[in-house]
Amino acid sequence: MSNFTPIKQVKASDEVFNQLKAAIFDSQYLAGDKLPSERELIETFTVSRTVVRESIKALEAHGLVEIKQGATGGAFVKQMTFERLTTATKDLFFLNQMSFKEICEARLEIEPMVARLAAEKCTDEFKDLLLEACARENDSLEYPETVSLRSQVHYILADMCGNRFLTAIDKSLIQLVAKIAHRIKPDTDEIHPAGLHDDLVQAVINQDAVEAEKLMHLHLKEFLDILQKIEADYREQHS
Amino acid sequence: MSNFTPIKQVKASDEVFNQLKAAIFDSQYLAGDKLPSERELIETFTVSRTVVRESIKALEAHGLVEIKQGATGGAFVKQMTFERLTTATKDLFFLNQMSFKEICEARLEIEPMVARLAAEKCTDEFKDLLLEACARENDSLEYPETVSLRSQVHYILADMCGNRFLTAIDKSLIQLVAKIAHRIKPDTDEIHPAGLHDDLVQAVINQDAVEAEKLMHLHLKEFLDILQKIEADYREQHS
DNA sequence: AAGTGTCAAATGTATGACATTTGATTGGTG
DNA sequence: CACCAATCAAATGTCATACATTTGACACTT
Repeated sequence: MSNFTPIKQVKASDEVFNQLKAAIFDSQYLAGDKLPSERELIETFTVSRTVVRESIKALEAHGLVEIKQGATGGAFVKQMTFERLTTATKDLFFLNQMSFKEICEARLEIEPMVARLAAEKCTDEFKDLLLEACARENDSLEYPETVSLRSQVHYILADMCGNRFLTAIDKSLIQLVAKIAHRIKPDTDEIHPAGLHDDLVQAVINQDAVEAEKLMHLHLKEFLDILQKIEADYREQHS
Repeated sequence: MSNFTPIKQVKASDEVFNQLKAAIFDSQYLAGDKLPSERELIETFTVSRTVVRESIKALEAHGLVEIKQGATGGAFVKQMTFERLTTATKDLFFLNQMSFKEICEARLEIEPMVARLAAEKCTDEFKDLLLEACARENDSLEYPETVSLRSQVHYILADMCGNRFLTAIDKSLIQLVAKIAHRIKPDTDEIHPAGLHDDLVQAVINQDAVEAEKLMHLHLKEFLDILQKIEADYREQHS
């Protein structure tokens, strides 16, 4: 019985990509640092420029670096954000791997939970932010602004929950719902008039976690049900 | 007041990437389909091969296509999976944008919720799967297999919850915790002996959603608390 | 029927040239 | 001295060509 193992012919560009990624993960390059220029990498890895460029391009696609042109340009390590979770979620939806119903259901589960956590961790600064956001829900009556104003409270609560993973997926869901709604362009005042968050925010400020969770669930159930009906009608008309 | 708008000098490779991506999103190419060969794309877009290759490479990095070499090779549209959510989560952790504590907290919130949903939607086939997984938790006593066996129930419940988004993020968290634990190589039987899921599974099978949620929370709290202590010790020793 | 060799189509890599972008330097001008 | 413009240089972006490698398909042999 021989101990031969299959030969895996790794592509040079993958190898370079992996080594650079490992270096970044290993903190040899921190956020903001510049990777060596293409010229230098060619010499370091003794590969062609084609390979180096493809590797760096892959790093960029993975959101690990940002490429800037010009004399002081190069590949700069990005502060890793939660953006990738959001884009991945969006892609899944637009490739029909996830239904609008599922997104709404998920949000209906996640966001009340987030509201509860937010209530538990409510600080004075956040109280001010929430009240201000509530007060401003009617600051504009023009279309895209209304949506932004009426969703502020949701984003603030997401930030308040104290867990960056939950913050990220919550924001992803909020943003995706908004994006889908945007295609339909419903009357914002009809489906989501101002003032809808007042009691919810009050509960959070009172640090009444149970009540906050309950009110968020109620609010979302109503809002998402309406939106889902509108979306279903819209799809029917456009098929 | 002129209506001039800023010129955005888009890179050719980005433009090609966007057009191809749009075509995939638009279902002009379905999963399994082959994109045109590099040669053809060069003619279609009238750009150099460099540009075409970088674009396709970017599509690959985004998980949208898979590139195969050889005579029948090319860029094949991938069945979009939830893998990207998982890798994004992993990257966030390994780039220190998310602590182990946060991952555990998130899991402690998400998974009981998933267990509740699973209980509500429990079908006969899933009952069999769960019971079988429970029965097999002691099938092996060798290290990597024990972990796999003891986590089966969690994966099955994730699949049962009926919401692909929740399934995906739950599995991501389970997998990440496993991966982190793997670095420490704790004694599986000590931190997670067999049979720990028996009453939880029973609750799910009885479709007792409230009980399932409660038991999952209890189970995870205990398990993750221990693991976090071990992990903290491990980090202290290795710093 | 099974294995072997050859071919062709596709991607992978190397190289060299030129284009473009963009901050930094320089130098002139008020 | 301050400011503006021209120039420069370093880096990425693109093009073109040649060759290497991979891999399934096909024909050919045994």
